[in-house]
Formats: sequence, structure tokens, C-alpha cells
Amino acid sequence: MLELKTLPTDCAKRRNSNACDTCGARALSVCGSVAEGDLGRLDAMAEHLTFAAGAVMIREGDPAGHVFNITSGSVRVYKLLADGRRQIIGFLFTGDFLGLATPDTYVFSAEAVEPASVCRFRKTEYRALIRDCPALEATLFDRANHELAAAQNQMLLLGRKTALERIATFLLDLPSHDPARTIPPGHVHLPMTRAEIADYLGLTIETVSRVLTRLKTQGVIRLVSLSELRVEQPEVLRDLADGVG
Amino acid sequence: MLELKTLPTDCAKRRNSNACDTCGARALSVCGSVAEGDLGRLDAMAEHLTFAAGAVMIREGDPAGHVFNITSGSVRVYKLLADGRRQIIGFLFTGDFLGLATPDTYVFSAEAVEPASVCRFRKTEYRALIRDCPALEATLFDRANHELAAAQNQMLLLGRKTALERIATFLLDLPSHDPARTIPPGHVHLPMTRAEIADYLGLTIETVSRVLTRLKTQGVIRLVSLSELRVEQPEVLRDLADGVG
DNA sequence: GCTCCGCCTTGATCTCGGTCAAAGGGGATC
DNA sequence: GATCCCCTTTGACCGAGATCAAGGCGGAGC
Repeated sequence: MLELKTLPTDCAKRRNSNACDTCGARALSVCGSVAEGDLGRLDAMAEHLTFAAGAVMIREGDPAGHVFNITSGSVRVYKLLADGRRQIIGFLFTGDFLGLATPDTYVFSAEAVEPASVCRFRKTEYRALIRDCPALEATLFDRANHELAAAQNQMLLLGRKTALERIATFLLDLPSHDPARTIPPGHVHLPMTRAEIADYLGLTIETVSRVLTRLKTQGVIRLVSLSELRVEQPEVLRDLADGVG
Repeated sequence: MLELKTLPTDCAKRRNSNACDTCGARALSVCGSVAEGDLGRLDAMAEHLTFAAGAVMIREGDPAGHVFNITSGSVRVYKLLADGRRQIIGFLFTGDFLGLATPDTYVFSAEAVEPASVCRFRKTEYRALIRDCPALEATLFDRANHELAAAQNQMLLLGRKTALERIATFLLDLPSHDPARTIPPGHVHLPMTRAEIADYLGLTIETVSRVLTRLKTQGVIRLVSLSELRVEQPEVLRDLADGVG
């Protein structure tokens, strides 16, 4: 359930390769709320890092010194129990923000799923920026509220939905997290493994696989490849996700 | 699993019975961040309501016109599936705040568990107050972040913990939600029914009952009454909650 | 203090999803 | 394009917790 094969610092710096004013992810991220006049300051604060697939970005329990902005790729955020059981809290994609919610130490871990590039900021400096930039604070507040609503939906899923309902919900929700992608409508890209899907939905690999097979057999979805599928009957999937029928 | 016996408007107004500047709940609530000079404005905006046990405060799907501040009692917040399966998202107590996170319509329902008194505000007016009161916004942001962290812990619980671990976690977390109470240390007050505990932890009534009996038999807890128990071996409960042993 | 009702506990059985095990594929490397 | 490794799929069996079904108990009302 847990893999520890990740290298400790499989991560590289790339300074000045991605100035804020030309950043493609800015429109998708909270940085869009930073006034043009403050962009230089934001830029000066930013550390541009890239992480290889599987590289550790944040380790639960470490001092929470930084906040992160995902500029490309995808990231998994998770918590562990003492015996290695893992619950993935969420997947992050281009434009997502990470780390402000935490107290002095991180209360979750984060790793790159696909190779990911991020902007990293010292939390103290970022806090100061927030103070000077009410629009940014409002946007972050807004994001926190959206995350909270998503977390509540996930609690409903984990507490009360069947395996089939969980998978259906997951397949419907995934594309919305992926605004930057150029995937044809009706197609869903799965950058994560079955193990990660399982740990996100509170299931096992085998159950995820079986349910996907069942949906395929029934013609609700079609597996284009291991990491991409097409939803053939979205309305059926919708009903399954909501526990109707 | 779902009970619909609650009266539609089992709720009363009590105007001016509880001015903000003398409100006992203020120290516990976000109102503590409103400057003395703005208290009159806050007071003028507030509708003071009381709800009988079981009364509906918020119905999922209704237009989200208000935000709430719990000044006494306790409240359950929950989501339903089409067939009546219920997931309780959280219990709220004195000082807790509710409703800002929601979009145009409420995405959850809320009912009083014990008789509850609340301050209700029009969301539009409250938003305006937030704009004029940065300390309030900061406090609300802080609360949202704490709620998010709590939601993440609950996802770990619902996705990966056993029934025993869930109950142990619940018993340890409950008192922290209850700062206003005068319960002796080591004692836990359970204002909610077994059904509500079950719907909060993603279990059934029977399992909750069985696990409590088991903990009682093992001497980890002692049931003082149906709604109050004493933790005899907190360190054992802690280990159980974390999945150690 | 008796009755009644709703909640809680306890027991018997069932089932969904987990566990254990083995075979099947896909992509990277050479 | 052959090999290898890892991920995925599939099958057989198992078990934690759900479901079904009685009882027990405690508090409210008379």
C-alpha cells in the first residue's frame, strides 16, 4: 500500500526559467490575483523547482516552512497510519495551491505523480504578501472554501458510498481538476496508478480494477489505454455516482 | 438511517435578548475579531434564533442566504444520498461558525442536536462586514484552514481506519470541540445518538454499540450514562485511535 | 411507581470488499 | 524485437462490518 522507493531529493532548481509575468499557469492559479505591480515581488520570492515522478515534495511532520504553487504536472497529497495504511487526501494539478492550511509542521505528505514543476515560497514571506494584497487573500479564502466543499463530498463518498459509486464519482470529478489539459471531451486521463486511485477512494487495487472491468463490460466506459479512458454513457455514470438505481 | 420527524420551523426568534457586547459566546467565536467600534453594526445585523432539538436550520439545496454563529447547544451538519444514506460532516458547538463556505445554494443540511441558540446574518451583509474588518477575514480564513485540516483527518478515518480506531479517534476528538462545557477532565459528553455517531464515522448503530461495549469490557472506558462516559485509559485509547497495536 | 416509547444492546446470519495467489500485458532498456 | 519488471487483471477464499431480528432499559408522562 505504501511505497518508499522515492529518492529523498529527486528535485532540481531552475532559476529564472519561468518569470511570473509570462507564466502560463498564472491564469489558473492564485497568482492571477496578484496585481501587476506586485509581480516583481512575487517573482523575487519564487523558487522554481521541478520534481521527478515519485519525488517527495513534502514530508508529514517536517517544519512547514513553504507554500507551493503547481505550475505543471500532478501531485498526490496523503496521510499515513503507523502501519503504512495510506489515505490520499487529494490530487493537485496545474494552478493548484498547497500548504497554507498547515500549522507549524506539515500534517500531510506530498509527492509528484507525473513530473511536476512548482513555485515554492517561504511561508513567512508569502504571508506578508497576503497582508499587502487583499485580492490574493480573498482568492485564497475562496480556494480554501472550495477545498472544504470538496472535502465534504469526499467524506460522503468515503463514509457512505459503495465501491461502484466511488469509482463513478471519481471518473466524473477528475476532468474538472484538469483545466490545462487538452484531452478530448468525454475522455478522462488517469495519471495515477490503480494503487493511488484505491488509496484515494478508500478501496484496494483489486476492487478498483474489478469495478473498472465491470463498467467496461457494461459499456459505460471504454479503456483507451491504462491511463486513459472514454466515458461512453455519462448519464449512467452520473446515476451510479449518486446512488440512483 | 434518516429521520424526517423534525418540524419544519421549530425555531423561535428572541430579539435583543443577547447583545453582542455581552455575549458569552463571543470569546469563543469569530465575533471576537470584530472591533469594539463595529460591535453595534454586528448587533444590528444579527438575528437571534433558538432551535429545538431536531429542528432544521439549513436544508441542502435551499438558496444560501445566511451564515450562522452557534451561541449555545450543538448542531449536526450532514449530506444525504438519494436513498437516504446519511453522512454527518461534523458536529458544531458553541462558538462555531457555519455557512460561509457555501456557493449559491447550501450543499449540506444542518439540524440542532441539543436545543441550540444561534446568531443568523444575511450573507451579503456579512460579506460587507468582512470587507471592512480585515481581522474578521483573517480569523475566518484561519477557521476555514482548521476545518480543512480536520476534514483531512476525517478522510483518513473514513477511508482507512477500522471501526475500533474510528470510535477511539472520535472519543478523543470530541472534548476539543466543546470548550464551553464544564465536564470533568477525562469525561466525554455525547449529546448525539448512536445513530448520529454511526453516520459521522461511516458505521452502523450496531457496530458503534458493539465497539463501545468492547471498550467498556476491556476497561478502557466506563459508561456513566448513555450520554456520558469516562475515559479510564487515555493512552490505550490514543494507541487504538492511531492504529498502534 | 406504572406504562409506554424510543433508543440501545445483543445475537445470528449474510455480504461486500479485502486478502492471498497467480497469470497477463505494456513499456522501457538493451 | 527480446527481456525484464512492474503494474494490472482475474480468480478463490475470507472476514469485518452490515443486515435482520429480538430483547432490554431508561426517561418522560400520567
